[in-house]
Amino acid sequence: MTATTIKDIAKLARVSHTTVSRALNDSPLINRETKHRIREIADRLNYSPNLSAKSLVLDRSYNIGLFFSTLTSGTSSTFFFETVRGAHRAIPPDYNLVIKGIDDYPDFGKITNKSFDGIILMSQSADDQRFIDAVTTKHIPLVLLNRSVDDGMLLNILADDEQGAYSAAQYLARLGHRKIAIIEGRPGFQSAARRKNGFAKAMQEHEIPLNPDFCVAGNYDVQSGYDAMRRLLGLAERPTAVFCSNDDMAFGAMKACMEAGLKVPEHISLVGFDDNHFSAYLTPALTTVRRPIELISSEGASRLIQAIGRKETIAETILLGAELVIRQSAAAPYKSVDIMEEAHE
Amino acid sequence: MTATTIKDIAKLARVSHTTVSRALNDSPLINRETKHRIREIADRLNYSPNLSAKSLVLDRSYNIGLFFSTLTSGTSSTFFFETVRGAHRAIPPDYNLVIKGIDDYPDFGKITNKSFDGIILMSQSADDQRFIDAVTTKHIPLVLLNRSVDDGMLLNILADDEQGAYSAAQYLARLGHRKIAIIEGRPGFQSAARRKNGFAKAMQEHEIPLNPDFCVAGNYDVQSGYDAMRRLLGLAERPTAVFCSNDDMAFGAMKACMEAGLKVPEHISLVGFDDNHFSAYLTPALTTVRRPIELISSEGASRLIQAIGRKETIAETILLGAELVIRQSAAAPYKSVDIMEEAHE
DNA sequence: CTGTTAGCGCCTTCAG
DNA sequence: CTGAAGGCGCTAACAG
Repeated sequence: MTATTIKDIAKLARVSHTTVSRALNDSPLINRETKHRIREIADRLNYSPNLSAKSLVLDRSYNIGLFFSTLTSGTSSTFFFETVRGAHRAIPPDYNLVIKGIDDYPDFGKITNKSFDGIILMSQSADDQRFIDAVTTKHIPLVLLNRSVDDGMLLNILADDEQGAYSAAQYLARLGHRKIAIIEGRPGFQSAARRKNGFAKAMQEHEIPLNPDFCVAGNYDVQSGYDAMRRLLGLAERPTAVFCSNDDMAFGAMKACMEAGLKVPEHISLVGFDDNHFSAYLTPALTTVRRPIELISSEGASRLIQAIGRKETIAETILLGAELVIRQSAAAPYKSVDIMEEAHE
Repeated sequence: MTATTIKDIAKLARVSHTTVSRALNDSPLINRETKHRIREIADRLNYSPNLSAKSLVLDRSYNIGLFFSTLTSGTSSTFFFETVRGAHRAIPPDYNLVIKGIDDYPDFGKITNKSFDGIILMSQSADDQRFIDAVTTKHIPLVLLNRSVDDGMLLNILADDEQGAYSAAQYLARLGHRKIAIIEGRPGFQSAARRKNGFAKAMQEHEIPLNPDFCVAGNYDVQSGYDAMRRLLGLAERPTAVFCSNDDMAFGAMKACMEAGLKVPEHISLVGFDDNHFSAYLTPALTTVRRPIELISSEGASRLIQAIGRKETIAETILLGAELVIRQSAAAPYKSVDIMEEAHE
């Protein structure tokens, strides 16, 4: 009933347990035949090494931690799924992909280089800094996804949010819109700031002043997009186009438009950010910016694995392109008289 | 630079490492004062136990495996997210929640009671049976989510798919529909079969014959819902209502309706299954069946933890209710003449 | 090529 | 209440 160990195999093979260990680890020191014989016995006994013992002596846990700022809120399901899948794909099967929220820990004492061989942090905001510090001072290999931090010697991988938002806003401007609003991302999230920057930059280049009424708060979830759009629609002078800082909020925004009897894109243009699984299936299909989340995650994971193997730290910031995907939710503006007329019946 | 161990603490406290071990584990054998003194030293040194060593001697890995049939396809993001979040919530922070796909493993030799203290299986189809057998023969505590298997002594937790689908179909029938179609779930998935059963039962009770043309294949993803609906719309005699076996497919189906110029629910009624995050934000808001995925998962996880603690197996099947959520995508049917007229211009 | 010995960090008898 | 000794399963010198 107790699991078979190398000693059991050693007895049957009439060799020492050391020889068994070496044979099973394919050491060149061992005779081909003995090796073969030992392996057959091991197979027959369904031997599988005790990872805890191995970990103890090799000083590796085989755990890769995938940390989110929190798992309880503020993470959208598509984002989460793609992140996990990307990491999972890049990690060798003998590693454990361990999902954690930073807020699981009252303090970071339990996070040691014994408990994680490496850590992937899908970081949202600067609040994660304490965690990053704890991890780096313990010399645990770390990659930072989705956010860049310049001060340190870290590997950062993220989408070019600013460029992506810039393209989206520029697209709206080129379509002829002048009254362009933005529904912003979650306050404090670096991605939110970067997207707003890109948006502002495009406005500036097209000499469109940034109307404070047209910059409304959101927090990346569907409901917040809905609420924000209602605020926008309540304005005396409505925008003719809205850049939503992510697709979830664009969904909510579209809902609000529909409820108000506005047609998208005839009465109002909408663009999103992320290009999640559902965007193409909305009616109208959502024009948005594709963010390669799964790629960011898998790239980060494989670099981490490399870094662990080579025992060296890499400090670099990798910006992955975010491209505009043109679909049906944005078009040239109606004249505003038309809008007011129809919308107010 | 090497981590502090109980021996380091022992030296400073001028006691044996045994005493330190006991003190840190709050053994009643140790004097209050010594205990206190030792703990302070431990704190000061930022001591954190080496889990591998602990695992080795205690014969526990502190790993809880959360297995999906596969991570590469066939799992929707909302489903995945809610599952992980439910399990995460129920698992004590000193455990590792390890995400795995069954198809990560060529064989199950590496899955031992040393590598996982317990396993949660989010099971889709009967193909998982080999995995289940492997796990149970190794006496690793297991809970099976989302699917029931009767032969064994297992803990099964799942939504009442049949009842849920029944309510949805009954609702459509009571609305006055007679031409009701079903877009089926992924072939081979138990949930798909159960939902179809519930649907069929409702049809039978309302004396509506099951038209084979009205039973179209799907595989739970958005695109398959779209494709299926297009097939339905190509029929000489179109259905007036469609039960989609999950929300993702309902999204796709709605898209196909819109493209065909049909209004939902005026021309055609749609209901889904799952009640995912976006359903309420569709236009029209999706009438669907709420499936408590996160609850299933957290319930499973906490039962597993209990079972591990008590070292006993619990065999039980728990069916969690799935309730109809009435929103706007289903209504009483038009007369078919109207539909033909408008749809064909 | 193989065996002996030692030790990873921790917990658990068994003595005192 | 505390300490000494032993061992969990495995790998790594060091000898032969």
